[in-house]
Amino acid sequence: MAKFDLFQFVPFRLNRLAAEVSAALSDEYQVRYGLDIPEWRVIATLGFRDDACSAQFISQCTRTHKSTISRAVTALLDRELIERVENEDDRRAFELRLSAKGTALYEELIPRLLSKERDILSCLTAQERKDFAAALGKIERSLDLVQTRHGQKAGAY
Amino acid sequence: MAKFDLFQFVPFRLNRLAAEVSAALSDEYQVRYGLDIPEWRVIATLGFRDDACSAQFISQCTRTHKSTISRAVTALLDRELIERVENEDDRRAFELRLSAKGTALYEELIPRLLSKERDILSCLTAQERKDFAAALGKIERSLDLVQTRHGQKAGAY
DNA sequence: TTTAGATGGTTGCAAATGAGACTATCTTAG
DNA sequence: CTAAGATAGTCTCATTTGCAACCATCTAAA
Repeated sequence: MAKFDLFQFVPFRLNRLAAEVSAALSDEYQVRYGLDIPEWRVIATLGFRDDACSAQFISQCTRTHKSTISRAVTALLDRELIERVENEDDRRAFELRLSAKGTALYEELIPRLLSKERDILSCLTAQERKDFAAALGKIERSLDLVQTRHGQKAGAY
Repeated sequence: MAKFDLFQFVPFRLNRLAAEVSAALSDEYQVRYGLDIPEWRVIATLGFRDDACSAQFISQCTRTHKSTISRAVTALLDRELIERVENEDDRRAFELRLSAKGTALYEELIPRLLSKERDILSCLTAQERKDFAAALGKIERSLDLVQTRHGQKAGAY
């Protein structure tokens, strides 16, 4: 049998790397702002989008279970970092958006995270970073992971 | 503020991709062989190495908490997929190795996983795969994630 | 309309996991 | 030799998270 090398095995490496990178970032959003990962994902999605969106949307585009998002939304409402208004068109769903307080947090946090990301990727040249991002994109697309700006999976078109 | 795009943010993408790739592989080791992720990591590490090794070693090189490894080892001993013998030199530690049954499982499983990995990476050209692996390696090294064949962190030398 | 099925969101429960205490053993400094 | 600290592994506890049942609402079809 061909010799198997766990440390060359891409799925394993991705898992380990993702865990390590998350840990490196958590100082910023966890220690400094008391956000856990699902909460940060909600904030990031709402801050990224100009218009309000539903919990369902956040769940889909971050690939996080809807119950996890639901709990994060509850916690963020309690902390008044986000606001929730009824949706006229569909009374099952709610429109979520950042509050002023949430926006302030978002705008303080983002530069810190981008700086961490730069640190982590600073071991690559500009070209290597570009190629790496492109490769990630290809794999994401082949796994049907990509979302458009309007929240539909690309494959759904 | 510069517009932040969650879907361009590498830490987020790594997390999402790692989760998705793991899910794609879990059919093989979970559904087919009833192994969870920590158990698979123990099997993979023991199968990869020619000589026996300790739980501590597995914990370090897979970056998995020692209590998680301990539970996986107990489960695998119960299923007789691995064997544990006392270490003459250090009676706190045990030497772990695959049993015949474990080796058989390993040799059946590995080609399936490698095939899945090939599927996932088949969206990249050979050169892109090589560059992607190299970039992963660089990031791993810069995060001090790399282990040598003898289980010490490279940075420890 | 009425009804069946789909969908948004919440919640209870169970499984998984990390933190850290704990025991036993090893190592090193005095 | 002894004591202090480090280390291997196990165990208990608390947290996290996914699953799935559930409710309310929406949609579509008869």
